[in-house]
Formats: sequence, structure tokens, C-alpha cells
Amino acid sequence: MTPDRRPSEPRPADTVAAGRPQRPRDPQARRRALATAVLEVVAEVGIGRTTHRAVAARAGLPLGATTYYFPTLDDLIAAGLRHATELLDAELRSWSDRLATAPDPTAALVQLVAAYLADRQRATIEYELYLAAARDLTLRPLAETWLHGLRGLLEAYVDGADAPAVVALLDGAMLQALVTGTDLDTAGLRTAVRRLTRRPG
Amino acid sequence: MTPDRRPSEPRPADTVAAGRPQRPRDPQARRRALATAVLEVVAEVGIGRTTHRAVAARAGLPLGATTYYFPTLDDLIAAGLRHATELLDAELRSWSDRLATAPDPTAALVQLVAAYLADRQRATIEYELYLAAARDLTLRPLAETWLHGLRGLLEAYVDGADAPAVVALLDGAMLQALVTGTDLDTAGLRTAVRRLTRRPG
DNA sequence: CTCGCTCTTGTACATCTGTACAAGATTCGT
DNA sequence: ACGAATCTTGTACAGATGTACAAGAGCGAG
Repeated sequence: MTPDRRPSEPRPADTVAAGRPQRPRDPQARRRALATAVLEVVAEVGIGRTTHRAVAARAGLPLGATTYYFPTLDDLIAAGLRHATELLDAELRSWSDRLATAPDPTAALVQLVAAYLADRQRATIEYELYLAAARDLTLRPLAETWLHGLRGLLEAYVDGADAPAVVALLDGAMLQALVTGTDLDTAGLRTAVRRLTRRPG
Repeated sequence: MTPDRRPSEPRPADTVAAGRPQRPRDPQARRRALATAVLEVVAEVGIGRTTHRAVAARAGLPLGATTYYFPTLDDLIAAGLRHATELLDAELRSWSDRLATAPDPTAALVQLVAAYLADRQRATIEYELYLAAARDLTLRPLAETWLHGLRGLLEAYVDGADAPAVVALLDGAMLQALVTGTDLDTAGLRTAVRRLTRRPG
């Protein structure tokens, strides 16, 4: 991963490449393209098998572009992570808007969860990154964005003390759906959420 | 991963190594040592970065031992997976015994979950494999062992229709504890489980 | 224009990886 | 005893990988 390298005196011009065609400059677009490509590669092969070359190929860019913008592989993956966090943030904001205008927030919430799972690939990436946070502290921000964001979202609708359990329930239900490849049991989930949020007599 | 290899005529004796000391033979022990080493390596670096050499080093065996018993890397990792499945099976059986004699099954269940999480490393591995099942069908058996095992376990104590929700809740709670590195909120989990299992009036 | 900066691309290379395999060591049936 | 099967270990090698870097292209300031 980070092999030792003995200091070598500057190599002589190894190769003289002839006049090269170049695509127009657009650093911002390249950064974005690389970040989203990271997520796609992670979705396919997992974080551990994500490589510079796979990302470059996926983004349709030469290998050198990856190391130019993200000097190290960790930087590259971190860029993907940052992008995922932004996507998640946006997702949570849209959930917030949706819930605010729903007549039955519980039903709407379960509906949102089901819709989220419809994009299997994206959900898989985010859960993979989420779980990887158990090992890699760099990934904690994503986990916290999700957990705290969802928890904060719920606190507008249910007793604050109940929110953690509801989040756990939803998280577990999503995890199971992903892992088994089955669809979410929306009806069951709705009644479970209602039970968790009904104030005890 | 599986590079093409042109058929090469048998290489001449590349090297002549002198008389080598050998450890006593014990194939079964080696298979076991390799399988558990796989799990340890997976816990540290994830499935994707698990290599023959890392496993061999962790098991204290020479590289050749890995390929002798498990010809391919997939075989090696599958062996770890099989081992994990057995561990999980045993764990579930022990839970079953424990619950059978508990005066308050709900409290006992939450206690078992907390105890399970005490071994962070092991829990992390199993959840990583669990989630990896979302991408890799080979890993489904582990996921199903856990899901169905736990669900079946619960059905002795709660209404069958409530079991899935309780499993989801517990799964989500464990995932969150792993991901955030915090301890389980056992009190909150107990009341949540009770709410999910209390028959509606 | 020309200098100097940023961006683009191709390529080099040390190291790691999966896997093959030869040469010994041990065990066991005969 | 002895030969075959099994196990152990070291080593080889082709390909993949992270990263460095040189050569060139585009572009703005003076």
C-alpha cells in the first residue's frame, strides 16, 4: 500500500512520446467524475478492491488523472466518501421536506425507506461505507451523518427518547433487505414503527 | 485475480534447497488454523484486502500451506466463511439454551446481544461478511444462518408475526453500536423490544 | 510574444499478488 | 525394507498495483 522507496536520483527521460491530443481542461468536472467513479467501483468490487486504474477506467480518464487530483489511493477513496456524504445529506433534506407535508408521517417514512432501497446499488455502497466505519475512523463522518441526520429528522415527529429505537429498526430492516435481496415488508414496518412510537399507557 | 497463464513446459529445478526442517504433520490443525486466520485478517483489513500471504503469516505457516489446502484465494476465504458460519451456529444454540432457562427472556436476549458485542472484532467480521452478502451470493448462507436462526429462536417467545421486526431492531442496534464504537443502550433496547412484542390492545 | 503556471497524458518501476511447482520429509501398506 | 501417497516448505514468475515523473498542451500576466 505504501511501499518504502529508496531515494533515486532523477531518472533520465525514459521515453519521448510524440505530440499528444488532449481533452479540454476542466478540473472541477474531473474531480467530480472521479468521485462518482469511486462510488461505482466500490459498489461493484468493494472498498478493498478499489484501485486507481479501475476508477480511472470507470471515469474514462487516464491513470495519471487520478494521482494528479488525489495523490494517494486513500485520498481518492476519501473523495468518494465525501461525495457519498453529500448525497446522503441531500437525501435526508429531501426526506425532511417530504415528511413535513405528509398527513401520515409514519407511512411516509416507511415509503421513503422503500424508495431509498429501490436503488440497490447506491444503498449497498452507502451501507458498505457505513459498516466500514467500524474499522476505519476516516469513515465515521458518513456514519454519523446518517445516524444523527435520521435521528434529528425523527425528533420532529416522535418523542426524542423513541427516535434511536426507530432508527435502529429502520437500519436493521434496510440491512436485511439488502443482505437477503428481498423487498422491504412495508406493512410490517409501519406497524412496528407505530408500536415503538406509541406512548405507553 | 485469475491471470491467464501460458502453458509452460516444466521448469527445470530452479533452486536446490538444502535439507529443510519440517513441523510435524497435522492437516486438520492446519486447515483450522488457516480458517481462523482468515477471519482475523478479514477483521483487520476487510475481505477485499485479504491475501494468501497475510493469512499464512497470521497462521504462522508458510505461504505454500495456504495453496496446498485451499488452491485458490476464493477457496481460502470460503473456508473462513464456513468457519464463521459454524461459530454463528454455535452462538445461536447457546443463546437458545440461555433463553430457555431465563425468567425474563427479553432482558436475557438484550443481555446476550450486549455480550456478543463485547467481542468487537468478531462482531465486526460477522457483520462485514453479513453485509458483503449483498454483493456476493456465496456469502448468503451466513446471512441466512443469522437471520433465520435468530428469527426461529425468537418464535418460541414472541408471536411469530413480531419476530422479524424484533430481529430488525436488534440487527440495527448492533450495527449502530459497531459503526459508532459506542456501547449498546441496553435499557432502551429492552423497552423497545417489549413494545414490539406486546400484543396490541 | 514569451514566460510561467496549471493541467493532461503516457510511461517507468519497485513491490505485492495469485498461483505453480520442485525438492525434501514423513507416514503407511505391503 | 521399500515404494507410493501425502504433507511441508521454499522459490519462481507473470501480471496487477501504488506512485513518481517527464514531456507536452493550454492559457493568462507582463
